[in-house]
Amino acid sequence: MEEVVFVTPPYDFDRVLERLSMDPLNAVNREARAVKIPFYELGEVIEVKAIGTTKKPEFQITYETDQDIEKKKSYIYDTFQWHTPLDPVSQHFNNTVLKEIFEEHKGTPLVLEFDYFATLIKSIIHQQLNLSFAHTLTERFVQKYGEQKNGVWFYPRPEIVAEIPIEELRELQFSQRKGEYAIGLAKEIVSGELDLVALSKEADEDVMKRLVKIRGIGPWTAESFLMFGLGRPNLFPKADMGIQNALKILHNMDRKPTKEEMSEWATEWEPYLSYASLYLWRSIEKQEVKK
DNA sequence: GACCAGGATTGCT
DNA sequence: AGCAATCATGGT
Repeated sequence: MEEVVFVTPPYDFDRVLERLSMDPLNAVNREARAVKIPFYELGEVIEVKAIGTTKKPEFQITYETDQDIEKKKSYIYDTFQWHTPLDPVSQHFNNTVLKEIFEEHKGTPLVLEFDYFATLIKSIIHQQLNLSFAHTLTERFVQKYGEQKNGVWFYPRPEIVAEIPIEELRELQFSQRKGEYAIGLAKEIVSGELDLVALSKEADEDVMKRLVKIRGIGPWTAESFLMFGLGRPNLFPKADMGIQNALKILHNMDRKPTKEEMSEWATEWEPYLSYASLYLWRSIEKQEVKK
């Protein structure tokens, strides 16, 4: 079943696809301006295809079945943040030092990860690694323990990850600790000790407090979950290298900014700190190799 | 060969 | 409370 939806402009889907294509596990087709998305709840694949422009965003959604259409539609709206008009966000930064960056990346939305558990696993794997090796490691992990359906990779469920022998992860070149973190997290979910769906309804601070208790999850990973897992709009990962480097370059400094300086600048960016962070990351992303 | 990656934990002052 | 060592490997 198919349907067409209209979104408030600006919304630059080609940039979204460019970004998604950095992760080899995503099923992106930039020629066709389409991406296939896993819907974990039903184990179904949904295709989203741009048929409009940044100024007139229009999409065709194709579902595998016509079961639970409203639920699936709401998942897609959420994932691509189609209910969040970007102009008001951008205007909030009009009189700030971020104005040019928001101009440059006009229409860039916050796109969410596809599943709560997968988000945390992915973040743990990415901790302290360069993006290219992190992607390699994630790819090995998902291809060994996950499932591919209709051309789309699904991360393994906690029940699977909880039972992985640590030696197998070491063979994939996980560090001992990364392996322990991933398996430990899965076990907490399987035992019912950690309920991510319940947690997703709580306030930022409470989510932080709960997640940081888990071994292997520190402030960076918890904030990342809030932003890219839950789509919370007002997070500012001050400890993040990328953010620090972006601010260093933006302010033409010869050192990284201090936490105090960052807090000071951030006050006028509220309540859209997540967008400030997102656009700062984009501002230092390398020009991508031509396909 | 050093040093850093979109960090977190552990053990030591 | 705050610091340094540790972790695996790839990129620069």
